[in-house]
Formats: sequence, structure tokens, C-alpha cells
Amino acid sequence: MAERYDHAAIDAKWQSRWEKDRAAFVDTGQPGDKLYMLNMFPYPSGSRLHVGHGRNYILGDALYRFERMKGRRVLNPMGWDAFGLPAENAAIASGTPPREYTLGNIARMKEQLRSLGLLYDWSKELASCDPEYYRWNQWLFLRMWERGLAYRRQAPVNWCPGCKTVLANEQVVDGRCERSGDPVELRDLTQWFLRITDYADRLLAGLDELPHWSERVKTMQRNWIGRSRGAEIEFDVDGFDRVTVFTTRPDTLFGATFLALAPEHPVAQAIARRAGPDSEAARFVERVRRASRLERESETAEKEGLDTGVRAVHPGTGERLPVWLANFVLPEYGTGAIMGVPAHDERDFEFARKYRLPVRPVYRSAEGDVDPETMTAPTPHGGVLVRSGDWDGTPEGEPAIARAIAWVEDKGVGRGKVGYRLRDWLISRQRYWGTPIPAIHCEKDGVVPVPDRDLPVLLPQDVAFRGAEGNPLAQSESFVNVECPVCGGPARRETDTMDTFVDSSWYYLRFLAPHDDREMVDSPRARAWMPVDQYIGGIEHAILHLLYARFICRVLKDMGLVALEEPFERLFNQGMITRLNPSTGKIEKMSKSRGNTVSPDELIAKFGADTVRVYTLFIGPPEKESEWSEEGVLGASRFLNRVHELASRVADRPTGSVPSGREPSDLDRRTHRTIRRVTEDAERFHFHTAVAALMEFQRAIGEALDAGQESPESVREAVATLVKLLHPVAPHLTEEWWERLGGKTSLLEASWPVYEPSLATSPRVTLVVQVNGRVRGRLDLERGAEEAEAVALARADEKIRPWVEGKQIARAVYVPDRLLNLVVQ
RNA sequence: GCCGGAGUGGCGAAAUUUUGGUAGACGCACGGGACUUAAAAUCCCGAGGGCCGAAGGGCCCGUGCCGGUUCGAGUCCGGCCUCCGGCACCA
Repeated sequence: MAERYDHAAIDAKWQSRWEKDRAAFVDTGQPGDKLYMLNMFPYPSGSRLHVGHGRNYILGDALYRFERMKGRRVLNPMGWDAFGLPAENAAIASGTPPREYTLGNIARMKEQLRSLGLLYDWSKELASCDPEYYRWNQWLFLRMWERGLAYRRQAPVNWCPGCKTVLANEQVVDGRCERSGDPVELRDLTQWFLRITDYADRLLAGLDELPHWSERVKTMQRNWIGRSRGAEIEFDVDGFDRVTVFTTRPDTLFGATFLALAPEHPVAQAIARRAGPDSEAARFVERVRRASRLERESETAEKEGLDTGVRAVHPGTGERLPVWLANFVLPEYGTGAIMGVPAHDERDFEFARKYRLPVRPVYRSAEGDVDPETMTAPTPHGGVLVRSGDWDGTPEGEPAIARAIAWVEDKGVGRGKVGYRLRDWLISRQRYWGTPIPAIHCEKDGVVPVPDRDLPVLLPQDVAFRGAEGNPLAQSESFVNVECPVCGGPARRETDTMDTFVDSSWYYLRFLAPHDDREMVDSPRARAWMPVDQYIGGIEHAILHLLYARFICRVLKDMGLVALEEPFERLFNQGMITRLNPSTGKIEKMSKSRGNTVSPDELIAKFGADTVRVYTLFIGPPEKESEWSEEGVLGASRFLNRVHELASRVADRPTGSVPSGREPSDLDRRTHRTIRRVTEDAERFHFHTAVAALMEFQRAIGEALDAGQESPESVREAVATLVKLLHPVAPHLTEEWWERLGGKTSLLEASWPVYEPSLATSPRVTLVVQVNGRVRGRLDLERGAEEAEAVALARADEKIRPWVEGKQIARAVYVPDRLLNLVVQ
């Protein structure tokens, strides 16, 4: 009578044993063969983990255990991305201070991770809200300030009215705050920025050095950085400063019929000022600037402009061009000013038609000239330059652009220039629960850095959370009132805190020595352990976190703290888990707000941690989105019960090792074919097919056992192999049976089974026989048989004979051990 | 519009890399059976579509569409279609 699979007892036993033995501990001070694995550290939010979150941790743990068994020295740490707005919002709602709220969540999440049997080196645990951690954010900020990489300036910035703080450009999605969904407003504020644009080229070039990142993520980053080659061209303006425009098509310079300025452009401002506060120009500037990003950048937005009456001088013709203000010119891209070439640009054409501005084509195609009066769209590409002075006759494309750049440079009216879509990283946040920016405002000395000896600048405790606009930090007298470190006079502390993406941009380095109070990064350890060999996390961080981390890693390299530019060698983005939402009837991403989550806690209680793990990995290819199904969980549970039963049947049989030199039996061959399949699948994260192979293997062992043909040694060996191969997926059950089958150490210390080709192959093989490319039968014959023999056997085979009888074999294609294709007339 | 990815049973999918070589492994759902007083649980069997045969069995079609290369194409090449993701008034 087989015993019941008591998953609760087995789970508890092994979880506490791993913990007691510190099974995942690694001394990062010891050199040697290393593998650094990392899951993106979680944000400890109030809602408990659901099975959708679990996917990336379970995948990471399976890989971790697989690599351990292969004998690698693997670092697999875990920490907490603990600063952020939800903790502060909870404080406003419930009165619980953010720190208390966050620490409570961390404790609960840690217990959940443990209950899934996930192994981390908890001796490396860190939390970004800990002064021990965030003091180094401040230290890094000061170093970047010294290097001109951190700076403060007034600029139109994204303001989220819901979160009551400014946002980085990366946090604005379709004109809305990525967190709260509120439409973002543009406000002119003085804020702190990090100069990521200085690194645009290096960040772009580095993507080519990342063969183990998906094209998808690299494309997203390339699009975000948005490099475009072109030129800056200067136009003298009557009565005002010279205006520099950026264009990717300097070759169309002679087609320019107007200039257009963003309302934020200094010359636009100057024109409005001179025209007076009630002037049309001033009102236009005011109106456009008040519009939200959503309104201003929406596709349907009507192009609006105003002729200022001011005239600019065309550098090629001397012609006077009207200077317009236009809502479609973006203040932050290029120079905030453009030359309007209606004949060859969609937007300029639309604008010119609306305001009846001249259209002047400067390219003539093979079909001849176009009539600017009747054309309804910008001319298509192709053709040669016309009406462009010396440039006439140059074919469109690189030669024309190169010629134009050479010309403007020669004339001293412009230069070749590369433009980027990427903007500097706005890191100021008007919120409490983040790293205080270490700066002090003194009336006399201006904005001065906090001296290193005064770090960390601690978050004050005497703060009330009311949800009013303005940073709660500003209310703390003890925090705000300080001495100026330069003159000793009274001064005010900076109350902005840092974007939490600063925290996550270097935490992977801190895990190597999380409690080091002398240095931000232990450089020798970083040299030994970096890069992170395998990074696992959600696709939602394809731009934000991964771009910032790549940026900061380069800054640290330039500071000499690390030796590499790319922190993450291999990146894996797991797909989301979706589930039918009963209220909408749609299959949606699993999330608490949608109300379609499944809690792992109940499933673990009912089926055990291993069932949740097996199902989560079996659900589909891990990089793809997969739909959760309640019935699917039952399938995983059935499988583990069968494994348990099989192991029970074998455990009380007599022991014995596999005698060497024995002829491999069918089961032995099966065992080794399974080793190969599972190993190859695990290497590419395809645990869903590895589990499928193990399901087949379990069944095969059971059948062999029933048939009674196999030796007890073969059966025992097969079961022991099954247990080993299944360990990364179902660690608790397999540890239990490994021990009962006589294993002396944890399976983590046991070696991964080695595939022996000689044990996997049989002396006879099945040859597929095709006639004219169609499968007509199969032949069982000796491995490595000659072609002539195979053809003779095929001719004699009763199934194949009718297809070849009385026919000439024009050709035989023979792939030994696999296939014979006979081509007949 | 530009860039990237993907299209295979009722469903999730496998085979796609090494090397073009039996399409649909494994699982879910479904149908049938065994066990049971019964149910649940468990186990066994069946199954891409069509056609022929009493049956054993056999034939044809089939991997988004059209074409190509090849003895042989889900896989390679050319051209499309559709869906998903990113960027997009970025000059």
C-alpha cells in the first residue's frame, strides 16, 4: 500500500533544512569559477504576491538549482526595491509610517518566497530604504555633481497631478503617468537632472555587444534613444538673436519657406515679450504652454501657428523668410526650432497649406517637376536636386546630405550634428519616501553639496502625511534648517528626493558586499563577480530600469569603480501570466486591480509548493504570455503524485549499483535519452518541455516496473535519475526521495546526471523509408548499415515493395540511421 | 509611417538551434471504459480533417497566403496578409 504524498510535511521539512544549512550561501570574497544570477528585486507592495509574480522567481530558482547541480558556484541574492510612492500613499491613507509599512510588507513577501521553496543567499539581503544603502545613492550623486553629470536647471517638466510630483520622461506613457494614469502636465520648474544624454552614443553602441538580449528589448532601447544624423543650420533674424534649427534633411535647405519656433524657444519668448503681454504672440505662447502633453502631442491635434511678422535670412539665397510660432515644434528636441520645408515634409506641408505659405520643391523625379500649387502631399523621395544653386543635379540621399553639410560648414552657417530623442534623466521627486538629494541652498553661496562626512542625509521621522501638495519633507523643521557647509550661515536643505530608479540602477553591485561602510562598491569583488551572468525580470523594465542601470554602470566605470560597461550579460524577460477576468469576460494580465489574481498561498496549502512550481513552469514557453488554468494545476499535481508513488514502489526494493560494462537495457537507454533532453531544455529555460520529457520518463519507468523485464538496478537507477532531473522544478519532493533512496547530501550538492551516448544508443535503429519524398514505411536494421543493404531490405519489405516494384530507382538518398528516400520514375 | 517579434488541432503547445528528413510529443478540456452501491479520486483507451474498407488496415489533404529552391520544406529563399510589441508632429 503506497503512502500518501504528504506535501505539507515534506515542504516544511526541506524549507527549514535549506535555511538551517544556509544552502545558498556564497562567500563573494573567495575567487573562483562564478555564476551570478539575479532576479529583478521586487517592490514590497501591500498586495501579496500572486502566481503571476511567482513565474520569474520560480524560473530563476529552477535555473539556480540546475546550475548548482552542474557544479557551478552560483550567487543568487535577493533584496527589496523599498522606496516609492505606494508606501507613502498608504501612510496618507492609514497613518502607518512608510518605513513600518514597507518593513511589514518585506516580512510577508519573504515568507511567501520561502514557501515556494525559493533559495536565496539571504546574507546578502538589502533594502534600498535602509540608510546603509541610500547613503551611497547620495555619495554617487555628489560624485556625479562634481563631474557635471548631475545638475539643476529650469525646464518644462512632466508633472503628475495625481502623484503630486514631477516624473522622468520614461515614466510618461502616451501622455499619462505610468503609475497613476493621470494626464501629465508640463510645468516650468527647477529640477535635478542626470546627464544621461552624454552617454547616448555609448548606450546605443553597447546594445550591439549584447547578443544574449532579445531583439525586442534592444529595439525598444534603440527607439527610445532615437539617434538621427543631420545638421544644425543658423539663420540670422532681424532684430533678434540668431536661430539655430536642427534638421535631418539639410539637403532640402533651399526648399525652406519659413522658420517655426516652439513657444518655449528663447527667441519666441523674446518676440512675445517685445510685443507686450496682451499681444497675439504672448497669448499664443501662453495658450500652447498651458496645454498638457496629452493634448499637445496627440495625433489628432490641429497644427496651430502664428506669424510673428519677424523675418529671418535664408543663408543660401538671402531671401527673407517669415518666423512663425508653432505648437507642433517640440521644445526639447533638437534646438526647439525648425526650418519649414513644405514640399518635402508631411508636417510642414500641412502647416503651409493651412496658413498659405509657399511650397517650393527642390527635388525633381524622373517623371518631371511637380506643380507646387496642385500637389496634395509632399513629393515622394527619389530624383535630383533643383533650384538649389550649386547643388543642382545631386541625387537624393547620402551624397546630397553630405554635400549640404559640407556647404554649411564651409560657409560657417552650420555643422553636421547628431540628434537624440533621449532627454536627460529628471530625478527630483517632490515626495518623502525616497533618498534625500544631498544639497543645501544658501542665500550667500547658492546651491552647495552636502560634504561627504555628513552622509547619509537621513530621512526625518517627524513628518505628517496629509496628502497635500508639496513635499512632506519641507514640513520638517529639523530636516530643512541647516548650516551652510561653506559659510556656516543659516541655510535650507534640499527637500526633493531621488527617483527610485536611481536605487535600482546599481543594486546588483551592492549585493557583492551589502554592508560595506567604506565604499559604495567593493571593486575587487565587482571585478571577480560582474557581470551578472543571468538577469531575469519583466519586459516592463525594457526601457526604464535597464537603460538607467546601463547608464550608471558606465558612470561607475568612468569613475574607476567597476571595469565593465554592460552590467547584465544575459537578459531574460519572462512573459506575463494572464487569466480570464470574470467581470469583463476577457483574458487579461493577472493583477490585483483587475481582480483576476490567483494566490499561491492557497494552492500551496492544497497541492504543495512543488505543484505550483511544476505548473508554473509547464504552462508554456517562459518568454511567452501564458494563461493560467485551474485544471492545469491538477495535471501538475497528478504528475507529482505519480512520481511519489513510483518512488515508493522502488524505495523498499533491494539496493544495488549499476554494474559497469553491463549491456544497456531499454530502460537504461531511455534514462540517458531523458538526461539529454532535460539538460538541453533546461539550458535554454524550456522547463515546459523538460517536464514533458520527465512525464514520459515517469510513465516509462512505471511500465518497465510492471513488465518486470528490467533489472532492479536499472529501475533504481532510472528512478534516482528521475529524482535528480526533476529537482530544479520540484525541489521538496525530490530532496525527500533522494534522502530515502540513500542520498547522503542535499541534491544541491549532488551532481547533475551525465549523458552517456554509448548508453543511449541501441545497436538497432529504425530507418524511415520514403518513396519520392513520401513516407511509405519503416525498417528496423543494424546501426550504421550500408546503403545497398538498406535498399535491398526496403525492396523486400512488404509495405514498401508495392511502391517500388517494377520501377527504376533513379536515385537513393541515404542518411545512415535515419532515412532512406528512393526516387523512382 | 519606421523598427522588432509571431502565425501549427477544441485549447496551451512540441518538432524550428546543432543538421531541411516520421508534423502535432506533453498537458488541459472532451468521449469511451475499469474500479465503486453511487459519486469523487485514480487508472486504461480514443482523438488534425476527409475518404475507402466488415475488419486488420489503407489512401489523400493539412503548419496564415502565393510562388521558388530541393529527392524531400513547418524549417531555406522571394513576394504578400494578419496579429502582437516599441517609437512616432522627433523636423
